[in-house]
Amino acid sequence: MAATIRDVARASGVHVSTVSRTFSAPHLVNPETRNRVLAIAEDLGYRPNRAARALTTGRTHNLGLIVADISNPFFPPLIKAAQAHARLRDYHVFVADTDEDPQVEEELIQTLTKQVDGVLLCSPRLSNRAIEKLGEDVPFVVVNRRLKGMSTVLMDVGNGARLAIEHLMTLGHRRIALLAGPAGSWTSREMSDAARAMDGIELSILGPNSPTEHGGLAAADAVLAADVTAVLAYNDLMAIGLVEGLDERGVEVPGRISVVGVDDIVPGRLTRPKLTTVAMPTEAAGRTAVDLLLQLVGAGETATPALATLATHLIIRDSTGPVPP
Amino acid sequence: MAATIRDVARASGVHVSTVSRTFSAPHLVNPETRNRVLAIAEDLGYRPNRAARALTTGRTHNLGLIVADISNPFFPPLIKAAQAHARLRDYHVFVADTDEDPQVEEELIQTLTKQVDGVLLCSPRLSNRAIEKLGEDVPFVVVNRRLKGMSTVLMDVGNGARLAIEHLMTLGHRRIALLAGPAGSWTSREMSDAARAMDGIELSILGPNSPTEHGGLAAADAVLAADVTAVLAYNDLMAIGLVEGLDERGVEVPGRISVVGVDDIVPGRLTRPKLTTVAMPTEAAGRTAVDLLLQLVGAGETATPALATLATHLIIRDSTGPVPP
DNA sequence: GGAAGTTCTGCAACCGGTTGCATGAAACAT
DNA sequence: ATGTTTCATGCAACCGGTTGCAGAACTTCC
Repeated sequence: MAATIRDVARASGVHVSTVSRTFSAPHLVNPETRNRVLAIAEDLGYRPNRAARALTTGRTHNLGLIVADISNPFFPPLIKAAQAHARLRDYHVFVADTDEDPQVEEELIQTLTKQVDGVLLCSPRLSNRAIEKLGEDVPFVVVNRRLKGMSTVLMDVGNGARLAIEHLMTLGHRRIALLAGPAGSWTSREMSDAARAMDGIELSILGPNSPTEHGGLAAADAVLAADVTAVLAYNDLMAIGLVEGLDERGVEVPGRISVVGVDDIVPGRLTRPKLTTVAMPTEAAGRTAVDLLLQLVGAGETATPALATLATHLIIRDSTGPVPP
Repeated sequence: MAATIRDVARASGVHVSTVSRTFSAPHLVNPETRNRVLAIAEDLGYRPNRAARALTTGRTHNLGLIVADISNPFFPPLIKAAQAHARLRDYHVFVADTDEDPQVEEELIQTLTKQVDGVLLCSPRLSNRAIEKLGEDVPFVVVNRRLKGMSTVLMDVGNGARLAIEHLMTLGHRRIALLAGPAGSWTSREMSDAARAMDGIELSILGPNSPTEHGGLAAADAVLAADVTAVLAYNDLMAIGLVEGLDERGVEVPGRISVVGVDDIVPGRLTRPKLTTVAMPTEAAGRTAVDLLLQLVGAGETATPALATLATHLIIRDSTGPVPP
């Protein structure tokens, strides 16, 4: 069995409270005693039990990270960054996948609540009301969704869409389609709002569509029917699917139609043509979310929700080119 | 503040122990009392505190999952499956990324130990000795590494390599290259052992190589110099890189050279040509690992390590074709 | 009608820490 | 020499549960 604080106390002839303080408030104990205790603790392989500590302090030093789908290539970099960032601050993180199911999401949050100091919700599927309700029990930071009264991390896809369209305009494109995402998506709405606000282009909005490779593939005919020279897709998976669909129909990318995606997921760098895309700051989002969350945790009841908007940028690769003559 | 067991006890006029039993040993309490307690608990929004429970029972109902790199596309499906499987058994899982650093790995295991009932180590970078040492403190299951005396989940890449080569032979290929992975890799060794044991082919082993897209790209010249008609790569990333490198040199895949990868990661399904590959049962590995781990946890000290070997299979797509005339 | 079981509930100690308060000793001020 | 601080440590209650033991109430059996 692992050594406990009492084993250390016995072995070093001091009271358990002294051992406790040696670890959690070292300045309160005589350097001499402290060193002796530390030496013996080291010797016994003692490590404080975080769960036990949490019981009295109310701080578990754990975070929860809830995502809709771990294997969606968009999330792993975020998870990785969040986890690494948390570790530097001496926090461990529970990662849970809801499988896009709001019910699972809710249950997960509820069972996790007691074990964590805060929860990171990425692209939640739960209703606003449900989230607000759950937010009473545990601090939240929401990523990729606007929620009043909650700390939020957003990625500026509106500006990303603008950058993409400007890039297309520079290449001479004027008739541009926006391949929209799922109906309720905040991201999708941001993109179309931004696109609609741009002057000098003729915009067709196609969709809603399923945000998958298949969704893009299925939209190929609609794109052709729209008679455009360039397409901005809701995400890279759709863009990849679209390129594939166009290819099947003998339409060259970017020869006849230019395609821009959003996300900058790994596969986009590996397909041919390599995808021009709006890069989402996923790592930064993970780190920022952890920062906001710990800030919230530290502030206790007095916490004020913060909003972080992170910049996106355009990565120009090979799926965009000059408008054909 | 969230309701505790004492709040429920007070509100329902019974002793805390009765409330406790209502949740952890329902058959010991009178159905009438039980229902009353349950109703009041529900009313108060009471949920047992797992950390507190762990203190007395010694079971945290948490698992640790340690991987070298979350954003390596190979891992997310495994993480997802493991997490989902664990959830069904009422376990939460800490996910930690070591960034390929053995030191971080060790530290992570040590700090996690007290908070989990067991740890899943995926493709560990730690020395065998270190792992065995740490294994004294907490049950382990190791994925993708052979370790005596420890529960292990392996994927049968040897047979995968055989299947791939047989497929190539059916297509008429005889001069085949194996693009090896990193020097110390168990997987790489399994593959080359299997390939060497096959009759009727002329095998060139090229490498070791970095197991990345870049590693594959950089190997293009070596492949051409080897004068082969087909290549089996250590993993999909390398295969994709190789296809790219060959393309740059005007060599058609599969027209002049066929390429087979290993892993079946998402990008391989999206590149063109779509990659023929040996699918690794990553989801099954995640589930199996959790099963073995919980088995170990349940057995306590008397646990006997188990070894699971999972079958791989070949997925034929577009990067392999008949040997050119 | 009393002994022997059952079934249910309460009591209290315990898990591994933390922390407010009390105490004793040493250091300083007067 | 005395009073006042400061410093280091011990004491004991507490965090939110679990569990062995004991006893009360109720059955069952002879």
